Amino acid sequence: MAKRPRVTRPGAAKIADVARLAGVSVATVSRTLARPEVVIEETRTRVLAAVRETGYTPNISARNLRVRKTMVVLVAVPDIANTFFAEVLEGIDDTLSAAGYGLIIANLAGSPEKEARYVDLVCAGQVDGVLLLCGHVMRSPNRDLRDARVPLVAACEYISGESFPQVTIDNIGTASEAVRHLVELGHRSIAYLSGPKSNILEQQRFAGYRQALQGTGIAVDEGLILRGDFTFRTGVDAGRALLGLKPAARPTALFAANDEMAIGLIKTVHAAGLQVPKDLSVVGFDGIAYSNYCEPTLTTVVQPRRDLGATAAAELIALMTTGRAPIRKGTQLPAKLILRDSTCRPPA
Amino acid sequence: MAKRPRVTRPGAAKIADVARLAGVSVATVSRTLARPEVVIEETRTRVLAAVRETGYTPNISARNLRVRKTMVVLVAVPDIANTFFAEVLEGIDDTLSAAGYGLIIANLAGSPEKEARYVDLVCAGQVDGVLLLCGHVMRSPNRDLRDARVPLVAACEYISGESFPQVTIDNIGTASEAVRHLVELGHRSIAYLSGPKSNILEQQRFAGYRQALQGTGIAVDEGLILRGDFTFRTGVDAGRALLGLKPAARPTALFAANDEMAIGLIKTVHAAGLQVPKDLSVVGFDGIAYSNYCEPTLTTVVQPRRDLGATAAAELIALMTTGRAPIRKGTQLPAKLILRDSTCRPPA
DNA sequence: ATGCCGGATGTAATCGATTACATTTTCATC
DNA sequence: GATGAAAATGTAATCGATTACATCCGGCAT
Repeated sequence: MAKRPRVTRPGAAKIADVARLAGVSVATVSRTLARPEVVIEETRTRVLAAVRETGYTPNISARNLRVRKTMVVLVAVPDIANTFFAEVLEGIDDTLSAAGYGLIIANLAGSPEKEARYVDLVCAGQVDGVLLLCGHVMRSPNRDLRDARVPLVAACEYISGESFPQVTIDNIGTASEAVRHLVELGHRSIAYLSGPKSNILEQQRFAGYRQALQGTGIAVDEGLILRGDFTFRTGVDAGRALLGLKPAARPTALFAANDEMAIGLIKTVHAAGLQVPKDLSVVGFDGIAYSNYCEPTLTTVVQPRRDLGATAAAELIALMTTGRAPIRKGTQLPAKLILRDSTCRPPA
Repeated sequence: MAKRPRVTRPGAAKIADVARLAGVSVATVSRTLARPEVVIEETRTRVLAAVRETGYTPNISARNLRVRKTMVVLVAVPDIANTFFAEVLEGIDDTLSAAGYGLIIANLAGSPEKEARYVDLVCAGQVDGVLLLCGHVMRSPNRDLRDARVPLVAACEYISGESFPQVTIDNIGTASEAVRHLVELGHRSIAYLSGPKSNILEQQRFAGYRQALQGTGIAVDEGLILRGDFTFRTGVDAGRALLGLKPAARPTALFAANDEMAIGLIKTVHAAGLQVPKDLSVVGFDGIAYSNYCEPTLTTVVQPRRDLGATAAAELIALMTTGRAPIRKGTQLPAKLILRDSTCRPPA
């Protein structure tokens, strides 16, 4: 059998090859690429020609090793299959990739093992910054994201007691506005469909609900508070619970802590013959794409999803490049209540 | 002003520090971590203690530079906000991150600039492999993904004429099965709502539609072919077009090339007073989560989304680790027609 | 002519790991 | 106790870029 010949790696043109071909030193090549103005015209064209001819691209690992950067940021998402986050991700991706950063998406999916793996990744210096959409500072059994001296920015889900920049919307205010809309339509009996109690968004949206009622003197009725966990399925369950109430005790309107649950609930009560909005007005929260497809289309608080992502990404870039300097600690973007077909005046 | 003291970078414990503390050479430390069995018990515990004490984690850039690997794969998605791909991504993420790979998500979003940037990234050797969900081999003005000698695997959207592994479903067969279901219910006038003509999935699903009709002697009626581009909006438009037909010419059933369009169409015809499925049976394709939430729930071909992702990821891992050896060039996963509430016998 | 200045380029150290090869240690066997 | 093979460890080259510092050179003021 013939001796296997030492394979000359084909793709690999290194800086030394370019230097040799151009008849200059490696330093000159590097400078030509990094700061063209410090090298005279003639050398520059020679070097660039050599670069083209060899098809040279710098080895990023080597560069990273030298300059202690990775040009990668990690973004932690609770669940990538959730369309809300998908659109936030688009905004993040636009901004970050335009600035030359790569994106590692950490899909937490409720798995502590995954979370720990990603924490280790960050602590190992694999990334230049982290974007947290997950409502908490990621941890592993032995350590915490803060141990990695890496810039952090949170978005969408506020993380209380932290000093890094956060980009959110005014959940309390807009939730309150949504409920006020129902009150103004004339509703006096307004149910609330909650998220998981421990979730910060749930707490804020519920606070908005209470606040709106307070202003009008309507008491918060514990019997009108339905429990869910932000998923479609619990919306369906809540719909059944609502149908179980004696007709006299039934609310004429409902505010759901997010769209998915609202849609699940509507589907259920429809199947039982109750009409939305004629018999029951429903308001959601988030403004997911589907809220505009479902039947009836959903009155909801539309979050600026792309913008939330883009703004958070911009703050992170600022942090990463200027080293320090959080621009503002808490940025709030405007969210808007959009009136669609799921709300109307209560039956007379 | 006081001279700024040379800041001793805090996080950075390097292998030499560990070696010193443990009283061994750097080689031993490296070996202890990579192949513990070649180092004797006693040294090993000493080294591990030193690792713990210093909080050492290997610098990945340095390692990558040395071993010419990055442990990162790039996955190219047409549109990350599309829930179909989001779930495929979950499967990919599960498999890849369990094997220790990081994931860079290239959200093409129809932007050639972005695509070019990612091609350059890959050509620069930034990733160990690429997963293509985008139906074509990515290009930039000057080059093509094949120029980067990097393992490729395609999934979901078949790329014809290529020799790398591909993981898809049998689009023709299942589309045909879906239409056959309508025929078996007794429909004789079955419309087709298409995707963009140039798309391979569209071509295959349309082929399935024709094939099913051929078997039964029903002719393909050009007047019953509605054009769309896979988006909800064009589904709505197609619904209007359908309503514009004279009642006598209206089909009793429709097969849509994907779920989003089917749902848009149903919404439109409902608004006009047509009942689905009583007046019109509808079958979709993909089985997105929403197909089970909408009203009526959609009879559709459910693709094994997670599994498509996981399988493609596994093939890529095989390719990356064994160097060569495509296991099988074309893997087809089973997709299933799920009967729900949007189909029934035609009106008598 | 001399010296100095500054712009262009080159030399070589450096980033932090992996690993081929060299060296030392261990230990079974004669 | 000598011998050699195998096991454990150490030494130093290497991956491919960036960049501090050194060098060279031309021009200008004295």
